[in-house]
Amino acid sequence: MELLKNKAGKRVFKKTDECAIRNVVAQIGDKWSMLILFSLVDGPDRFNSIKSRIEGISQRMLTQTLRDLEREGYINRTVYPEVPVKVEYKLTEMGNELVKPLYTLVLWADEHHKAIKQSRKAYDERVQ
Amino acid sequence: MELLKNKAGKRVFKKTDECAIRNVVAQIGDKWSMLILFSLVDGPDRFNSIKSRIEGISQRMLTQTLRDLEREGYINRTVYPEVPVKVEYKLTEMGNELVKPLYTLVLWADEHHKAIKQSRKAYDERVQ
DNA sequence: CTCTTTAGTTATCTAAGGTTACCAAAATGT
DNA sequence: ACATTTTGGTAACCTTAGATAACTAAAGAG
Repeated sequence: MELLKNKAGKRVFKKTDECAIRNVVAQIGDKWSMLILFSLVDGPDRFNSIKSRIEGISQRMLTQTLRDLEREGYINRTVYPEVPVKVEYKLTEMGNELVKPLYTLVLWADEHHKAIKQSRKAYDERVQ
Repeated sequence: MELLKNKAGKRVFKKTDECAIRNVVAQIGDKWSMLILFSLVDGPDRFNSIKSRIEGISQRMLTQTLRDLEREGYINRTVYPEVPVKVEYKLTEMGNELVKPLYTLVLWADEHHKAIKQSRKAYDERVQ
């Protein structure tokens, strides 16, 4: 993985879909994917319930991102033919696995949040 | 962290900048940030060298993303007044720390790459 | 006196991301 | 009878992130 190197022995990152980093970014680097995944860690949930729990998400983006996550294999979609219809989304086995490394990342971000804010402030003052 | 819950006891994700997940995505969810960070893990490097190692990145996006990463505090920028001028970028202490959880994520993505591809194929056949 | 290399900036264009408004179907309220 | 609510969407539009390409400066090489 990522072992391609140039003459100087430095890593090279090709466009190919074999580049794991580009895959990660393409799959969960968008604005909503991670939020939706984390909204399902405590159990399955319905469309409108997810929507109400993720502040600022539009119906369109929720639909679209749920489709994408389903396509990748991170969530399952089940329709219950009640009235009104009920659609339940839940993490797959793989989705549950994915959330683990994501969670360590989120914890890291939370711990370093203050330091990052300070860095931004210092940069803005330095650069004016 | 992320402990806000609604009446049903489910997590709620507010727009506020205190939401760690939104911060992670905003900081490194763009197309180039992770690639640049990983291009510096084996040591500092210069602008054009980084550019040549990250296939497809334009000068504009490299400049812009390097500035952003510097502002967040993940990399340092050093100008050597040689001729022609040499500009070196290196990970900060915090940048090095950030790469660790990112790396476990990238490893995960690499391991599950085949399963994801299969899931996509199955989805596309199912939905046509 | 043009060419190269360095590390950018500026201007413009387009594709992806996102907002707003609208849809159907059936129960419930008045 | 008729509007309202709740469900999970879709269609048309707009906005911004990212791509493309041309331009800059500064000094040495030919």
